Amino acid sequence: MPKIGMEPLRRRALIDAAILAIGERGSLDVTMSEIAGRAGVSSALAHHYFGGKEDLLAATMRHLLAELGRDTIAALRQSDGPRARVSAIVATNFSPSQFRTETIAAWLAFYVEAQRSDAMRRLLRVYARRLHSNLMSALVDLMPKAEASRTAEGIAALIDGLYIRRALKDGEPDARSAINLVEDYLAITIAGKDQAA
Amino acid sequence: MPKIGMEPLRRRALIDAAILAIGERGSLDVTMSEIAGRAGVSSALAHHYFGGKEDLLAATMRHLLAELGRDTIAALRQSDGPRARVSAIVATNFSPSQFRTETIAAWLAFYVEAQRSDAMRRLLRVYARRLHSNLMSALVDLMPKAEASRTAEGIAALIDGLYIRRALKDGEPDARSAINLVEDYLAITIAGKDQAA
Amino acid sequence: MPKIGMEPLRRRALIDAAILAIGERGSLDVTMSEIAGRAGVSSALAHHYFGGKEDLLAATMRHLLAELGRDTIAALRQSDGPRARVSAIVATNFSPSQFRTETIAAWLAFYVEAQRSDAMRRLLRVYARRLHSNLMSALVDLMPKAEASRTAEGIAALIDGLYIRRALKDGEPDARSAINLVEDYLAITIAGKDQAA
Amino acid sequence: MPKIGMEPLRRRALIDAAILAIGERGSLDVTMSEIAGRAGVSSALAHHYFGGKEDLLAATMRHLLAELGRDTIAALRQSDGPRARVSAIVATNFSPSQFRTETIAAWLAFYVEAQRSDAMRRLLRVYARRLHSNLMSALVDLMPKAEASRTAEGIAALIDGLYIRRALKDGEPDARSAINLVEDYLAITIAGKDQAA
DNA sequence: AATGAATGAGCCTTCATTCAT
DNA sequence: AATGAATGAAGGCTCATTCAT
Repeated sequence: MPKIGMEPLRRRALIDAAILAIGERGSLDVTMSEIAGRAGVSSALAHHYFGGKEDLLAATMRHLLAELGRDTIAALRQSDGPRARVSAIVATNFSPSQFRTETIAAWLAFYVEAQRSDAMRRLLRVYARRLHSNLMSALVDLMPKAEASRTAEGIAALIDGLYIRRALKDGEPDARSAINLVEDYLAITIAGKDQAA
Repeated sequence: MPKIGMEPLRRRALIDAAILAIGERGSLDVTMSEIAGRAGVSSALAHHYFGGKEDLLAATMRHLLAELGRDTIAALRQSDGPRARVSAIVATNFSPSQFRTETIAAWLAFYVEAQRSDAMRRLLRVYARRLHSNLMSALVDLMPKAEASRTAEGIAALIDGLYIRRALKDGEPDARSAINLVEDYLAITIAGKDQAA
Repeated sequence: MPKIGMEPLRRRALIDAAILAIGERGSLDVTMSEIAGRAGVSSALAHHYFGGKEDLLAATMRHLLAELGRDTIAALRQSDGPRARVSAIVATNFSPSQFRTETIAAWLAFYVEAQRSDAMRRLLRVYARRLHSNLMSALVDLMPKAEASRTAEGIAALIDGLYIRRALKDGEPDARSAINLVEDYLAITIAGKDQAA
Repeated sequence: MPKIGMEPLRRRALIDAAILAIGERGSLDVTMSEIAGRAGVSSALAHHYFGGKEDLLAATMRHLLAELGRDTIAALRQSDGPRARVSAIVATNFSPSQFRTETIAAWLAFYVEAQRSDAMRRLLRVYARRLHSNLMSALVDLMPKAEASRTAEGIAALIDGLYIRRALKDGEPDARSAINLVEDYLAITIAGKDQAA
């Protein structure tokens, strides 16, 4: 019996395998064969579905981005008020499904790859812009636009910085303290404004 | 032409070439031949002096670390008072000799490599610890120790975050606004403490 | 052309090519490319099927050993009585399929390699033990056990000695006189015992 | 002060180092640098004195041959009668200065090399001829010439065979039992002739 | 839909050898 | 007499990619 509709399953399996492989190796320097092997298929099939390594990696990055996007939207939906929405965004970035050893490793690997590959850079810029605009849409209700923009920039830098610094550490990622750090930053920023006023 | 005492010159030239190559490619995925070529020697000589690619890269990372260390020490010497010393540390990390496109790219590439290589991880941890202790030695004069530690953590995360985010951007790095962001964080943190007091 | 089930064919072709190449060069110092080329495939394929040079060489040695083993068993089957069986063993070692220029050269090359490689040494020891036990099982019917053991040792040394000395000569190997030498040794040994009795 | 007359010292040191290195590695596959290093000089000097690797190896082989030759002559001088002279020749080949792990290994390595290099083959043939003629000059007094020739051939094969088989074994070489084996061969050969007569 | 077969290109590494001093 | 400096050439190995089935 001819297997029909395997394509989406295979694509997904390959992407998952790629994330896992990249996460474990901590680098994009994984072979197509290894990824395919983990997905239980031949490397030829990976080429068949994605065209090439570059494309598979791009699809993987897109997948990671999409997941973060979905998580963020879901979190925002359950949040009331600008302050809560900022917290939701932050929390999402450090949620158990994002702030995991492999995901962090993969994320960083893609960041570095972005320095080489235009396609990757474009993808990561989408993420950066989205994060910024999400933060802004909440922060503008809490402070003047110019301040909001700089605060958004600071939060984004903190998030990325906490991710990258995580790479030096052993053991499980500590989302709690990471979130606290960002929340503190946010709190004193808002407090500082109030005080000035 | 002198035919003796070439070793230090060659080592230096090769390390410089490595930084350049890594910086341009934005990844450690550069060939020994390319590095050697840039240094004006054969790849065999690079192996002769460093033993292998791994070792050359480690030496390169060490060089970067040492440079940053020297710059930091120099900056600290010219600074009076704890507040100024924190600023000096921050400024050094974004000084023209550090916050350059290639250096940033190399730095990130090494960070990612640290996820794989124990040797690299060890080196970067040295840097992280040094930064932390430098910051602490100044911050403890400005706030309680616990606060100081968290602030140091925040500053470090901001620095690394600004570095990594820089990788997504085109054009020349904007040290000014990066420094401002960190200084602001510092200012409101200190202000917050004062206000609470 | 069949595109499946190539593996055994290729393995065999590569092993044959290895024997030929080693035999001609008279040393294991042959390149994977040369072996692969003789087998009509790329060196990458040789690596694909064998993993590496070391493994290909080990497989080749194993092949040589297995062939000799098969020949010996076949010869023993057609032999009646202990005396005839010893002769069969000796004859097999100098049979046209074994005592050929390339095979001799390969054999010696492996012997030398055994001084370095544990894997090779283990393989050659298997051969040595097998030869000894084959000889013993016949010789014990012709003389006391202690004598038999020393005679087996002598025959084995003669065989190997005739092989190695063959390497110094030009022209075709002369199996006839080699066999005669060993047979003579055997004859006078047995005669000596009889006489003593 | 200009060092004068260093040449013979250096040559000797290099040859000794070569024997040692080859013996340990069990193969001619040693680098010029290693040999030179063991001799306490630069590899450039080794080239200066010998011209190239090939030449150094040939000189080393020649040295081994010369040593064996001297030992044999000395042993023959102290021997009375044809029977004793044969024994002296055999004993020399298994004397402590010849039948040592490294020397055996080197010897075999050269044998294999002889399959490739004409120069080596020529050298080893000299040794073979000399051994044969030494044996003959004694054996002709013990048996008819034709018998003597075959016996010499047998002894030579046994010696080489015992050397090569030694390569498979661990621990110290057992000269005693090797000599016994050859002496036995000789004894029964002579006895056989007498008996037939 | 899927894969075994196969390869070209490229990289790291080693090493004998040369040369200027 | 002796060496540090330097390289060309070559080999083992890996891997993305293609193709016929």
